[in-house]
Amino acid sequence: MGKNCINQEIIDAIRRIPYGSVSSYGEVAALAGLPGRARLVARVLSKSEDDGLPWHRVLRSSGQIAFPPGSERFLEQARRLRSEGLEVKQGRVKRDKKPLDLDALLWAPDARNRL
DNA sequence: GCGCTGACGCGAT
DNA sequence: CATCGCGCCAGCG
Repeated sequence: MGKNCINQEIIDAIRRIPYGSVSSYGEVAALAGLPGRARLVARVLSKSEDDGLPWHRVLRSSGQIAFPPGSERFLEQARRLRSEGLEVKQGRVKRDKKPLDLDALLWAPDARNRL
């Protein structure tokens, strides 16, 4: 039973990543109460079905997409990220440089903290 | 049980 | 920036 609980915690953490923002495997693990277990997050993600799960918002701590460049999944992830207004260059998500506007305030990951 | 394999991460070199 | 080593860990021969 415990295993499924943990998987659910991870899935929930991923669901909480706001539209237009990204997180990392390690960060998701920490948010799920599993510090140091980024690999587990990767595992869980690889098996989960994508029924509305924003899996594309999870990147490596470097900001790189974790799939082999050019692969089918890599392209799909880049496509989804861009559809959320993020800039993806060389397989890496660049931080949004847009000046603060209502949109940013409403959707930015750390809007509260940046004010 | 043992070694290998990942959608990983981080500090050191 | 590129590599290495080590930590982490659930499967699958």
